[in-house]
Amino acid sequence: MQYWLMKSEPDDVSIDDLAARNTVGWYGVRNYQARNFMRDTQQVGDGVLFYHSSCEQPGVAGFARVASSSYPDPTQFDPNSKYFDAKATLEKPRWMQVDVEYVRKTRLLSLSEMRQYPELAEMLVLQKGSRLSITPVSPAEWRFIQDLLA
DNA sequence: GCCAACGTTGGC
DNA sequence: GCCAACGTTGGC
Repeated sequence: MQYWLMKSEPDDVSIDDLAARNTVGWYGVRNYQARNFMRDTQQVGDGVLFYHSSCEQPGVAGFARVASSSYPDPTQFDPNSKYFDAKATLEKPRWMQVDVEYVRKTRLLSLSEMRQYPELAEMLVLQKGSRLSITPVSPAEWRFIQDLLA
């Protein structure tokens, strides 16, 4: 059982979209490190901080959980998708995704607020130059944020 | 829109 | 295998 922070652009899938749909496939990851986390490390039941990125108010918007093991991201096979990958085949898919299930919407814990807590200073998402869309969260960080957003 | 930081590509 | 060029991310 581990904890994660997963970035989503709310224009694409917001916490409200997740709440409405209950479960979404985490399509569109095109970074090997993030893919490997989904493929090799994430397990059903893992806790997820649902993070809004590339938007007016970046920050944690709610809680979710990993709801499936990994399987091929269908957008890699779709020539009409912006995530299409000509080098991916059905036999040898390149990109994987997991399903993510809604747990709870919270107030927005903004990036700027997160930076104010020494308890969160080591979070990977706060490190300079960090762009990875899926990052592990320590149990202590998870507990701290859960208490903050209780 | 800017741009720092980082990842990927491809020529050699 | 190196590394310059290029593309992407994502906060501001």
